[in-house]
Amino acid sequence: MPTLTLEDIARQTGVSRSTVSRVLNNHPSVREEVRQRVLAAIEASGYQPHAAARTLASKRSFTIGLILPQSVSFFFTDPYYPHLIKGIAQACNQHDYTLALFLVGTREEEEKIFPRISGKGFLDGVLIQSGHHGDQWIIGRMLDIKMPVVVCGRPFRSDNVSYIDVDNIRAAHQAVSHLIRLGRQRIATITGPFASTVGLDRLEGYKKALQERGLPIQENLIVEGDFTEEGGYYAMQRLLPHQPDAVFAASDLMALGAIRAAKEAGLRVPEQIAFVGFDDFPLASSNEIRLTTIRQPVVQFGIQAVELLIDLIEHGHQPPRRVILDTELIIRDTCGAARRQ
Amino acid sequence: MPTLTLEDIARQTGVSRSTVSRVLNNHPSVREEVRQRVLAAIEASGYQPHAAARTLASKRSFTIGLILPQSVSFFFTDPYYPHLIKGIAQACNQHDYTLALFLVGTREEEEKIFPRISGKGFLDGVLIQSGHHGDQWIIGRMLDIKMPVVVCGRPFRSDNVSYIDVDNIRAAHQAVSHLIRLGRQRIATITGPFASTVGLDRLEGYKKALQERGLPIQENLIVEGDFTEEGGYYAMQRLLPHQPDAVFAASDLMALGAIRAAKEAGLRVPEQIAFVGFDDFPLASSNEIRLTTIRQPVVQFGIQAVELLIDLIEHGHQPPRRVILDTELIIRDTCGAARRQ
DNA sequence: CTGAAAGCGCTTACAG
DNA sequence: CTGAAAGCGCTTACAG
Repeated sequence: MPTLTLEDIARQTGVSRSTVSRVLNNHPSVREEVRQRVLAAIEASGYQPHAAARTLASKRSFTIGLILPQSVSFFFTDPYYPHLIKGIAQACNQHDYTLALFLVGTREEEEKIFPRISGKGFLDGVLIQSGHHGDQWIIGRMLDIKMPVVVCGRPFRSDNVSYIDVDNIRAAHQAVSHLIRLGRQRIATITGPFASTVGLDRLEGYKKALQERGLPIQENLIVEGDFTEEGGYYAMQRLLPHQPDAVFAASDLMALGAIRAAKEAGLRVPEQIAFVGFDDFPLASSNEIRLTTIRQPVVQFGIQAVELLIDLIEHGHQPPRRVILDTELIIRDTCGAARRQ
Repeated sequence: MPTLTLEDIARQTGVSRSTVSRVLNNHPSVREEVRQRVLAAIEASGYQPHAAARTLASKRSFTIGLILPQSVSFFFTDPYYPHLIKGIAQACNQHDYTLALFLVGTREEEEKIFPRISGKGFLDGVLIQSGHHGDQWIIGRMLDIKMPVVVCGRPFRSDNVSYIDVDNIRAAHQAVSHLIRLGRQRIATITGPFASTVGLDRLEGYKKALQERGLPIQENLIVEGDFTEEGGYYAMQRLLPHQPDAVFAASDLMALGAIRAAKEAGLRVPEQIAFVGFDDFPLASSNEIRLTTIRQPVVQFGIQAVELLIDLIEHGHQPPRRVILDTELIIRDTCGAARRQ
């Protein structure tokens, strides 16, 4: 098949290139009969417009970038990422955008690929998975060059940038309130990294719930985790000496690790110690452990991130916008029933 | 910053556009002094060439696609994917290619995005994760349009297409031989899906090892799995009545699920039943269970897939090429020591 | 509703 | 080693 161009279709159909271009772009002002004729010729010939030529002429590539920055070492273990990517990919397919993926391991890599990301004629906009301190550089650069950007997860400096997030403070508050309501007194938390906004926000919700009910905030019941199963395990080992009767873990994976440590130490779940996780990925319920947890709509999160970005691309990205999604407490077996005080 | 073009740099430097283009593309025939001058101007101005214009003129986009077809439902649970993507992304960064990701959930989606994938002026080549029956359509189409393609995992119809794979037959053979050597007699296997070449190949290696040592192949010791933890768990439950004393699982995740089922049934690992997994992802060793397994070099797999593809793009993709990577048996704690016969 | 023409920002023979 | 020119395949005012 000799590579066809618009020109060929025009000639075949006896119209101008302009007209073919118009039907290609669904421009309304084309006589129906002509449109059909052109469409038929396109169909018959299998003609496909040249993407780069289109981009060059129209200044739109219909591709968006997803940047997963250096901080994303848990890319490998955290089910968050596949789900996020699923949502993003799905929305891209749906809206006829293409997704370019940038996985950046190191700062050097970040700087190396920056030209490709920021260069003209490639991306219409970018999604940046963030919430980590280290990601400010790339966010700042994107803003500098006025590329439409949506950050997934509240960034540290959030003024002037559009982002989407779940209401982490409220969600954590809800989880911990649940534990309090069940009569737990020494509620510990295994947090996300303090260098991330998720980590900080969920901790804040935890503190807020305790304070509201007049419970003390004890530093030795707060241990920083890293969103991995292993991290949860070790964090729990550090908590055990302080005898918590409940743990709010900032991710399901950490909750599972923590439960493993608790069981190893001979504790019965939920009788002696209760657990609430965060995420509600399948692993929370498919295991022998049926985890009480906070359900995050991660796929939906990805979808809405894309839709927000497309909106910014098509209708201007100033002023910055925010989308906050809700979460839901899913009660299963790791908290037990209410205790008497 | 007013959007700069090649023209601007040329004018600033007092040379022609051709020359600027040449230094941009590292063309050798430019006087060193001129090259430096142009480079300096580019640097100073922050000029970046327009990607689409480049592609249009040169017929090279320096972007490759990664297609994860419909069959990839375990995208969410199997650590294989993040590792693969990591390798691919790393190699792309290294070789200055961009990665476009196509996650296709359904056949309709597949057909919907096909034009974007196959369209001119977008991708230089394509990686297809495969090994599943359902993926033949997309592979066939890519071949039809003469797009350079590398399939990750041997496809069902492998004539005429380049692919990269690990030596699954040999690896499985090695795993099972190890079990035989330790004196196990009733060795079962939890396979991958029979609709996938990985599933079939690992099963073949299993059978081959048994035959070689004169052990019978018993259909009730062969259960089809689906590469998930849950799948391994249920497969094991089906195996238990037939009293295997060892299980070769076609993935670590399935091995873990199978071990869970065995323990629930009161069996001691490895005393009463031994397990070998496949993959050697961190979960194989970071758990309380230290799994004996086959190490697959998945990141390396991704890297080499990209490098093979780039080679095909730059030096022609006929005749088809093959890359087969080796695996390694990693002995940990789930097989125990040799038994006396 | 339609066409002629200019233009998007590069690369690449060709000639010198 | 360098430049003038053609061309890559579209889109988009502009004019009618």
